[in-house]
Amino acid sequence: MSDPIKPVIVGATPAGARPDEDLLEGLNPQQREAVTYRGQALLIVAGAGSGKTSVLTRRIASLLRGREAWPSQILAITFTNKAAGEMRERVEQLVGDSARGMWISTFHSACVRILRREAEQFGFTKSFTIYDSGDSRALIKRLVKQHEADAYGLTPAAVQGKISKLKNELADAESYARTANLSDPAERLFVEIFGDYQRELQKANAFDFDDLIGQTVFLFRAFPHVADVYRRRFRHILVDEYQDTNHAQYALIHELTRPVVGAASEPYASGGMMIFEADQAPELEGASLTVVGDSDQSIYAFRGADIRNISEFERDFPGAKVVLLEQNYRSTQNILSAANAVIGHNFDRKDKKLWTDVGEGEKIVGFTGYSQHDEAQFVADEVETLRRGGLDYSQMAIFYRTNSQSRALEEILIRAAVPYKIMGGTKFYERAEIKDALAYLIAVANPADEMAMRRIINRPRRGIGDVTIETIARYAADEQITFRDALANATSLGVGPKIQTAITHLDAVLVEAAEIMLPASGEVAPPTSVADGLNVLLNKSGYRDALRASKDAQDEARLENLDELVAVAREFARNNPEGTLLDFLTEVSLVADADDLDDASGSVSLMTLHTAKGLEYDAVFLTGVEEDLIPHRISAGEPGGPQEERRLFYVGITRARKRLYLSLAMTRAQFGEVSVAMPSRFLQEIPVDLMHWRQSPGDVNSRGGTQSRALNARRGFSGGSGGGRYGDDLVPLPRREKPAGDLSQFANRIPAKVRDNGDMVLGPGDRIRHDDFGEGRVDAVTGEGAKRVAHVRFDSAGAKKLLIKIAPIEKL
DNA sequence: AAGCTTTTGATTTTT
DNA sequence: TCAAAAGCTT
Repeated sequence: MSDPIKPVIVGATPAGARPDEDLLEGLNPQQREAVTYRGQALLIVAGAGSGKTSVLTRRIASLLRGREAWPSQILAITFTNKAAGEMRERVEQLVGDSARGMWISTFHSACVRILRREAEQFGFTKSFTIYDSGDSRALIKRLVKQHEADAYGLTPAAVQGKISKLKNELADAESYARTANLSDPAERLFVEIFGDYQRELQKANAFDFDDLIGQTVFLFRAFPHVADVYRRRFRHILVDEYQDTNHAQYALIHELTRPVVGAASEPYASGGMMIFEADQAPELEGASLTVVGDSDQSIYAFRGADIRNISEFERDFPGAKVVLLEQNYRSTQNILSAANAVIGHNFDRKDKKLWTDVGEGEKIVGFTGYSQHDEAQFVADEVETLRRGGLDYSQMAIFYRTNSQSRALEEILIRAAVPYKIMGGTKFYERAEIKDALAYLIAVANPADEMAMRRIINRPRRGIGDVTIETIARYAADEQITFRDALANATSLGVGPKIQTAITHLDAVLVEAAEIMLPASGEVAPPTSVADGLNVLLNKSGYRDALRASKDAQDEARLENLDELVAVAREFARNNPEGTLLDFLTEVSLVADADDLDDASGSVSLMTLHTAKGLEYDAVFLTGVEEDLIPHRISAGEPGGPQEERRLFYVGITRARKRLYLSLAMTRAQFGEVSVAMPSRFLQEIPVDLMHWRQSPGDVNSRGGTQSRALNARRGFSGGSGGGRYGDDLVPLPRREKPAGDLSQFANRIPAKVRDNGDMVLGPGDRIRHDDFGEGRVDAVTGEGAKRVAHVRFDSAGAKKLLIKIAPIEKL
């Protein structure tokens, strides 16, 4: 490598000894190659569980230890903050403090860092705010209404989706207009809305998530001397989960890895654009690029990820080296064989076979329930069995395709007193009260952001409705001032005295908070200023008072959430003593839920298959393995849909280390209707001998299913002859057109409503009757208050744990 | 402007 | 089913 800035360190490693010998310890030959290869471009095709994070972190460490790069010359990009945090931690373990100077971050936060520095180059200020999808939807909704576009079938959601898609392709309103069919009035309207949306963002000094990437690319292309600054700085770029990159992200990487042309030794010298002769030799060759990915795990095409970025890497970067990691260090061979078999049904992919040397392991367990509750009961029972066998709850996970499936699982888990935690789900920062509080902060940090102002102007209720808001907006437009500044002239707005007072008061509160959080230039705000300012805003605006006065029980929780946010601000100040209000807002906008993962200790994790990517568990329950669920019904119509669903299923399977359970239900209540479900086609793609069906779809079908599982729970092993051989002959699929009369037999045995046994007293020796499990004897009672759990040995259904308060039981 | 009732319609998700 | 959004009333 002709790296001109290669540092030479006195007293470096003695000649001959490899400085990175320990970094290669325990690595297989392919992994070693991935760590040590040096060249312009390297693609690491890393199958599931093949130790890619280890390879990536060691590669970085090896670059640093070999003095091939300064920390500041390394840019490592991941998709989530969690992944970035983990990577930083692991690099730190290898190289210590020097990890600090590196940029290890997500695409989005890397772009924010760049944009904050360069925003003034193109009409934004450093204090720009970031619109999340909710913010942009609100804005688009307003624009759709303004243009009366719903008459043409342009819903806010559709417009938002289309704009996002276009931005991921680096298109803007003008370039799209050139290709669009403008004789279609809906198209014309869309182009107008797109244009307006962009103008509104600019006016609000804001970027949406897609802009963070797209505008950075724009910046680099429009101002080559700016791009050169970053090209000089980042000499080694590493991208994780490359199969999930969209076109804009791809373009960003491309821009950053371009050679630096010309003699611009003073990058900002001329300010304008510099034209160079084409034949000029590059002053500095492009940065080295390492990407890691697995096209079989690409499950985000629906949000713009372009699988071609990885499949055509070698074409995009000629001379690229490709390293294939196929040895799996996570799962048993049975699990891997199932995964290989399933993914093998996808055509148009490079063949790749995961293998392991840990042995076959347990068979994959299959189970078919009569209803989703029945299925859930199986999962809960099995979780308990594993727990009794010594497996910690935190080593088990339950996956499902759609969030709505979690409900039935939760109901049963609560009853069975199994501690669980839902990953993903509603996010803290998406709660209304948190968004309100943040809008107050934004109103202070970026007064140009009208969205934030509109959000808070009537929260708490100040009697300001649409009419008044439009009056203010019109006044601001007439006077050529911002919405925020218009508030200072409440008397000139021509609104009622009551409203005038309210507006003046809000203005005063914002001013007071600004004095706390935004000190005069030259001064530095004390670290606590954000938390203090936030408290001022929440208290003096009357926001907290309104919640306290409310009789809605949820509002108490909202107050607690606000306290939590203040605590987050304090914590932020502790970790970033120099952190400003803007830094805090950036972190909060870009960081989803900080440490969801660590909280899961001692509980079973529930999550969607998408959320499961990148995680691993000893025991995995993949539930709802039914047609129309996985593959999801809607995916059938989309190009590449079924294949992506198969990859999703593959991702789910490969999360399991030792035990994998595939379960489904014969009937599923969806949208209030009970419908018959068919086993997923993916089940048939798993070789029969890898699976052991506790209850196969055939069993359930032949029996007609009037019994709830609870009554025949001990029947268990259906093996031997007959129904248990699902897969030999093609599955006896239940017919969809089954008469509705039959369905009632499957109706949920478990009522959706939670019953309350009040303070029923139970003790060891008591006999009880359970709606589903029949009679049994209490062995012991543990826990306290509402969480008392009875350990019951049922006469026919075996041992169960029951939450006394809500279990459908009576004392005999 | 705010509170009520009716209607609608419903993957997957990180930033 | 069930929550959110739209529509309607006061």
